Amino acid sequence: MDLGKRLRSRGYRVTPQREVIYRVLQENEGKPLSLDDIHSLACEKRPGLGLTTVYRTLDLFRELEVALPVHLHGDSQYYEINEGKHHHHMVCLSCGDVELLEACLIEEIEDIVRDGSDFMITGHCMSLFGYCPDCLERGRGKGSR
Amino acid sequence: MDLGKRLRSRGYRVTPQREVIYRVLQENEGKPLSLDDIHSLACEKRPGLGLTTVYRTLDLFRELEVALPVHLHGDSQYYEINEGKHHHHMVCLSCGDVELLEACLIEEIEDIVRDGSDFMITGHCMSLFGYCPDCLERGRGKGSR
DNA sequence: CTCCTTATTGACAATTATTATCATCTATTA
DNA sequence: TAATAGATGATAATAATTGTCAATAAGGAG
Repeated sequence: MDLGKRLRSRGYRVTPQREVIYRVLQENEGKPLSLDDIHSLACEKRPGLGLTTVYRTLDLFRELEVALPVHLHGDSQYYEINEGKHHHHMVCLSCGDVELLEACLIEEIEDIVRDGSDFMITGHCMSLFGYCPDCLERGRGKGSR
Repeated sequence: MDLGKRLRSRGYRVTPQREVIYRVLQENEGKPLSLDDIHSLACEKRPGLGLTTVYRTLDLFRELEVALPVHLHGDSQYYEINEGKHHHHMVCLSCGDVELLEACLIEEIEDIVRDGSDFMITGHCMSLFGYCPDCLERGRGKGSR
């Protein structure tokens, strides 16, 4: 479903700012972006777009599940578009590079949860940390961090 | 291994502040604490302990892997002691309650990763989101957020 | 046990991140 | 096309985090 419908069906308006931010997320599928990343990229397409708007729009997108927050090591919040294949991330502790991992064992985990509690699972996130092939080759496998 | 050894073996000093913060983490095993939580609890045991010290100490504990950062929904950083059983978290989207989940399929996931890439996994984190039994009973299962 | 060296602390300032406010603008609907 | 209510951007206000530095105190030497 396209953005316009998703917005209007919940009573929100379609604005150029929202479309630009959406496009930025789309064009970077699989690459988690910080709020500043999103702001910079959006400003390239629409100079003057305010940082406040980026904050507000991502809150909205998160509510509409248009975007998903991504938790990487480090403090800042990253976002990714919620389209295409469900996936997780492998973060290199040395260079910070993020690789995608399409495998997901959530079904198995949900089975386990169901056996042990009455918690109802609706979503999840997982990140793997380690070292990417490049850094391993360059001997930056351990330590650094 | 106790805190003193872990600190001294890396050339760090054992201070009352660090011990207090460590004790706070220990006494709340399984309950992720924000930096403010830690600061408040530590101040009960040692009035005057500075917030700056809490920041610094948790950076240190993270480096020494005495504490682990926990990623929950929302922005702020949470920490937990790195002792006892490895586990994950189930976060209630309605009341914010956090339940522990001792099940972990990291071995299976590592197998999958090994087949598909040369990334070397050294750690991981996973959080499940949903609704706790209490909130489900009270009909706050869906929507709210 | 006491002294010395230097890591650590806490107060404070500086910076950065996030949120609130409000006048203006504009997407939507009639 | 006009009306209206949501959205934006500038700015201010607040909160979170980091840097600075003098004072303190941990750990080792004697």
